[in-house]
Amino acid sequence: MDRRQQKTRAAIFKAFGVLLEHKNYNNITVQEIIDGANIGRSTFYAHFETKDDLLKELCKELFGHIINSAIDCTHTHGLYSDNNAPKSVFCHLLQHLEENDNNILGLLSCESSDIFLRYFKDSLNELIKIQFVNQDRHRNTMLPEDFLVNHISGSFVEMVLWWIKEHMKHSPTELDQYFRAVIEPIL
Amino acid sequence: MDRRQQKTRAAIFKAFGVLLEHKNYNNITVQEIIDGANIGRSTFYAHFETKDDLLKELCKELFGHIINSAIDCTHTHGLYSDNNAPKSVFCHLLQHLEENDNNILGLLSCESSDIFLRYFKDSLNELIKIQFVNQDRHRNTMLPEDFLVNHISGSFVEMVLWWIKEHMKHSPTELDQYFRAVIEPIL
DNA sequence: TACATAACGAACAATATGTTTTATAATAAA
DNA sequence: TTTATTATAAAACATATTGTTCGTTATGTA
Repeated sequence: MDRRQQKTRAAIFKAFGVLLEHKNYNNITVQEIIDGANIGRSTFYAHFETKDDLLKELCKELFGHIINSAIDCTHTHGLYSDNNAPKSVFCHLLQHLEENDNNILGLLSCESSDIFLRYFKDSLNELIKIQFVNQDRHRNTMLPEDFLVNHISGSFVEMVLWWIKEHMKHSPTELDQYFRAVIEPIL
Repeated sequence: MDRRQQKTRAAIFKAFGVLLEHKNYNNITVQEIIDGANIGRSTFYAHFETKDDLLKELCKELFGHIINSAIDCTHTHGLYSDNNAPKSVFCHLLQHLEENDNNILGLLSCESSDIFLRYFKDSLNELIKIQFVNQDRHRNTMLPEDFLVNHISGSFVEMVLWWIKEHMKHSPTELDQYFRAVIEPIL
């Protein structure tokens, strides 16, 4: 990829992120992004079709990165015992979040965080589904698998949302404990 | 309230709802709402400051109604035994949803459902918090109360989201069972 | 009936959108 | 280094949306 393209793309993402810290997504204009990134109007439209398109691409980059790292984590460490596998992935994710890779926390705590959280949940859903398939563990057979997968990813995302709302007073380890406490009894 | 105002307000809500069934919230223009409601431009702005304002008012009406009915439900039936109180409220809510009061399901299943679900969750959070306070039951003391409240309301909303995504194949009773299965073990 | 007020409709400035064109500058490949 | 390629800039453009204003008409209320 052309160095110029990389720079422009990065500048747009950066400006978009800065704007999101102070303004609602809906109220951010393409013009503001252009001004913030200090680029020409036509340049923006050479990169992204619309503001929604920009949002989608940003989500792809952000969560693609964090989810891939989670997948690698399970691969690198090989197979865990049935009881530990899913926990580790969540703790790993929480630590990643706390490190604030790519200012992901800024986006998850902005006024328009819903958009990002929803995307995050969809990514998580895939991850957990794979985990379930890979380890044909004995689990609660009262509940449909897709309900369970949805419940786990949903609960995780809602917990992150709560964590952020409470100004991240808790450590990843604490959160991991809480999460185990509400998920393990039902598996 | 003047009958004219009532009619106009209803026409705007109706038109807005119809538009939401086919278009994303972001891409709906005030002009379209005006045309759909068949009212004058200045009339719209006499009722709502912005499109966001309209959204907020719609949420207030919708969820105010359903949540109040849930609160009444707990009052009318008096106090339940410690074990049954929260369940009943959720089942009641699910039945209300299935009855599709005010086409609430249309809004919860539209492309912009996130907005409504988030508002729904906030309302639920209040409801559950009150439930917890009213019945100083013996509960899991390993978890902070606000974490637990958030987990319950979050899980419920995520379940509804899943239910809708799966085209509402399950009955309220089934959902209530699933929900009990994932919540009761942790209380 | 008479008063109050809601709705209408037209016009308005200001702003945002997405496209097009031409010129310039940076990059990659030879 | 030279050349061909390609990204960017800048300006102009038609179009659309927004939110406001104001005089008129219609409707509801007391």
